[in-house]
Amino acid sequence: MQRSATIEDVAAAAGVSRQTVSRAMNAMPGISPATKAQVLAVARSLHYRPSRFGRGLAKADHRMLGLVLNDVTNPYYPALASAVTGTANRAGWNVLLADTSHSTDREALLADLAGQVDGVVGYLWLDPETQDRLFNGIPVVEIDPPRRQPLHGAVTFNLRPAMRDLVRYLADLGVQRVLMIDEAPPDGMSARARVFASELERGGLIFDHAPIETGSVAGDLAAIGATLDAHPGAETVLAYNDLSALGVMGALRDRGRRVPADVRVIGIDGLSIGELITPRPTTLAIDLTEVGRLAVELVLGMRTGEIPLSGPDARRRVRHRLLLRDSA
Amino acid sequence: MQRSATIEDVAAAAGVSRQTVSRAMNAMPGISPATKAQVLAVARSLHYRPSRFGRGLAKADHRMLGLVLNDVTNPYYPALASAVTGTANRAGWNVLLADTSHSTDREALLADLAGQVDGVVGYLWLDPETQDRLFNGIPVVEIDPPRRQPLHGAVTFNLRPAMRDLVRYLADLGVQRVLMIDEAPPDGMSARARVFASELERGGLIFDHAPIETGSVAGDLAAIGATLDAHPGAETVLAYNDLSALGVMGALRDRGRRVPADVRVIGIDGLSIGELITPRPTTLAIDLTEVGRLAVELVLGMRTGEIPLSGPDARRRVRHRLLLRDSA
DNA sequence: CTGAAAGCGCTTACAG
DNA sequence: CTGAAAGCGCTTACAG
Repeated sequence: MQRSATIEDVAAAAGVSRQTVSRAMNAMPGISPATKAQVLAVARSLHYRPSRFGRGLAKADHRMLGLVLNDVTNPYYPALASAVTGTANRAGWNVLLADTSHSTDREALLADLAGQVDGVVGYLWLDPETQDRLFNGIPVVEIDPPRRQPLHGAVTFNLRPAMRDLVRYLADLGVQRVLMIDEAPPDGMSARARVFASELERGGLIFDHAPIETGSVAGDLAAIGATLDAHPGAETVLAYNDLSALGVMGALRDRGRRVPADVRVIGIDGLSIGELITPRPTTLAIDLTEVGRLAVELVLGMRTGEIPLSGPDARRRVRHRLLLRDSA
Repeated sequence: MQRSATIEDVAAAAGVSRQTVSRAMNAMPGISPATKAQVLAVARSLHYRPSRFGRGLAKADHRMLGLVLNDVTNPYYPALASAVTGTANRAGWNVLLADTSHSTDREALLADLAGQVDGVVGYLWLDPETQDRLFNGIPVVEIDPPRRQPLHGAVTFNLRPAMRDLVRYLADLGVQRVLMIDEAPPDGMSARARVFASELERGGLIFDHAPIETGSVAGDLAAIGATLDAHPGAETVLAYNDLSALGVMGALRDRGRRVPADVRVIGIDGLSIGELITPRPTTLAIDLTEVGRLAVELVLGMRTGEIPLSGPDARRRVRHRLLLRDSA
């Protein structure tokens, strides 16, 4: 790994000063076309690439955004990543990606990330002390944070209105009870399930709750199948996300039951891949393009000082909405 | 945007030298526990975060990998991204993500990326002059490069053996002709289609080719539907990737045709989301975990000098394989 | 255990 | 149009 050329090397080889090399490399005014051409030729021949560290030290504004996701192979996250990178790039920011799903030491990965970036967006899922220690002083925007009072900035989700619309829609169809296949968090019921339960009750419907351990796709499928077998009478199923809704639809078909004729299935997320699937899953959709844009804009505003690093002004709220397609 | 604390500020506030601050921050030996604790407390209270530029300039090895993808909302890319970030993180590298699909100025985005990284992996799709100019001197590994002789390193795909297996499988089923719904590249037929055509011919089957303009999902769906209507007799369809295979399956169902009973459908890629879909698409699968791992390992080897920056030793080859599921 | 000095590779005023 | 000087914020030997 040979030492690479520096501005000094180029200056010496071209017989000019460092400053002139800098002018040529950065397309600055005040340099004759001839000198510029010669310097650029020399730079090229030496494989000269300006050091980002030298540059970063000498210049003021830095624009590296850390994006923390949990498992990019779940299409939910790429949809978000696409919005975040798009908005960030348009604002001149680079995006450093951390997928924490494969990491044996999540905290070490995030600590490393923290040292490389000027702002963070995504799913941190850290206890407050750790989060404060790692991201002490830089803009942080959590997405759908688990806490009611997020430590830093946040884009929070409002699932309730869509849940209410769903309950009304189902009630109009004559549905009397709904089985929710839920991921099993440590405390037994997800926040989504809690909202759904309260909205079902409000509408006078019965809530059946089936928490399953989630992990591998194969494991999820097995658990979903077992759950359906344990609830043979279920005619309406809400899955905890679109991916699990696909699993539910597949398991139902394996059991000879038609969707939506025999069983209605509803997902959560609103992934665009749903448009390609038959039947297209009805779902509670969140606009991830909007979510990503808002999150990045919060970071940018925090960076300039227009937006505080925490508190109510550092939050934005996005609603899910009921997206009726074919599966319910 | 207030100026943030530097090592000098911490040293002054703690009444020690910069060197001592450095020792405390980096958990180095040769510092008394008391001093260390005090320095860390001061650092914390000042929201001190060591500058990555200062650090980078003073230290030798840098580990930032650029990952260039075309559209992360196509699940193919996240599967690759997951493997790349996993392998890179394990080796102590950070990953800078560039999704070029939303970019109005792809070259500018890549030029910016080039200035931030110590190696590049992904889909560059640049003409040789531009590629050489942007990535002059750093390790570059293209994935499935369009050129026979890639300019830098590469992980190339070998689709032929799987195509041959597919043709044999279809021939055994009594299939006599296959319609390929192909993306339409500038020159009219994709590399995949060419391989397929030659293998079909070799097996004595007839090749029907239907290039479609690809772009938005909705646009693809419309084009796929129109193509199927134009080929009402098609009983076996190869789609140019798994996503388009889903589109084909949906369009067939809309037309009252069953898969695979009436029409067999085959995709390319082997996306794991296929496991969740009914019928599960038969496909020519590439192991993207392997691809990502090989690509990163090439960059690491190039970095240390064990692997040349270009030429045959800078290439790895990965085979697709026929993955029989339910749709054919 | 602690500190003074040198150096990493750039850019930004400032002179000429 | 060109260059000499200062400074950005760290770490790495080297003294003490």
